Amino acid sequence: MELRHLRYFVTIAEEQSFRRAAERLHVSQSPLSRQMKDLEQEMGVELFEPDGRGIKLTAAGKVFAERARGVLVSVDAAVEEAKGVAGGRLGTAVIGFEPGATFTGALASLVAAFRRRAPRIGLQLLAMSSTEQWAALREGTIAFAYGS
Amino acid sequence: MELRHLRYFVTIAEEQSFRRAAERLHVSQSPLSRQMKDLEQEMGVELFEPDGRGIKLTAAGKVFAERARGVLVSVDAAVEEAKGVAGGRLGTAVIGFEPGATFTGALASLVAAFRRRAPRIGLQLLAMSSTEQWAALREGTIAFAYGS
DNA sequence: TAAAAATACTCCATAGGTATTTTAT
DNA sequence: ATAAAATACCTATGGAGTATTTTTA
Repeated sequence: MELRHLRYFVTIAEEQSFRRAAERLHVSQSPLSRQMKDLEQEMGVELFEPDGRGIKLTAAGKVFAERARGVLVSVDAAVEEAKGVAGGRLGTAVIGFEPGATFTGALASLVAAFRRRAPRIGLQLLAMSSTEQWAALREGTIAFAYGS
Repeated sequence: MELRHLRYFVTIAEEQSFRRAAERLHVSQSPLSRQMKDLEQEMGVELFEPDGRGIKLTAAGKVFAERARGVLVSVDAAVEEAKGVAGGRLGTAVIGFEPGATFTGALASLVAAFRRRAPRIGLQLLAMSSTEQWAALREGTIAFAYGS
């Protein structure tokens, strides 16, 4: 089973018609028949039944259509989320910081400002010495270092 | 994008290696490289980065792996649910019943017994006359009729 | 008879295989 | 020198198109 099967199936379910679905999908009607036959065979479930001169969904077809639509939405959401992380608009930034009263006070206001500017970026603070910070920066364990 | 891309990607993410994933998937390593390249290009997101003589996931790759695994689980669940409905182990049965004190009392205990025997089948009761029941049965609006 | 889906067939795009090259230890 | 992924090239499976046949109002 591939996403193509689900995309085709959802469109046919929405249109209640192979012919109209074929138009919307910019493919001819024949491959739709074939793919749906393959899908039904692989699932071992009848999704369509004849209705007049067209078709309609079986009970199983109806629930599968809902779930399939959900899957397609999840795929889109997954891609958007990955894009967000890649583009730095989403995710978590790990900051290594050197403990110390003066430093920590100033850091707190920096963190607050960052939260305002980038509310969708989580922040994680790790206490470490400035020498550890250099190593952590090199390894990629932390994205920012705050210290002397 | 097809489920194949997600299946391959999830396996590579789990194995942290194209070679080992290829073994598990019973395909050679070359198509995996190609498919992942295609996937990254289509998404416009780098999912892998070189790590020593192998590869590792980028931050975007990590979140996408989680989501992709979720998608694959959803697909399986959708199929199982459709099978359940098709096999009559899941779903909703609509019953047309003729109102009337004696009937309804006996119906209530039938419903209770059915609930015990088939707890995953929902029941919906529609009040209608016995003549309406015949029509509804023929149309498939109801699965059972209870009346005189 | 008309309108929709199923079927038969043909074609070609691309998934997958083999062999080789590149990269890093 | 070795181990892993990327690349080049080839093959063949199967997705999509056209034409035709069923099916049913």
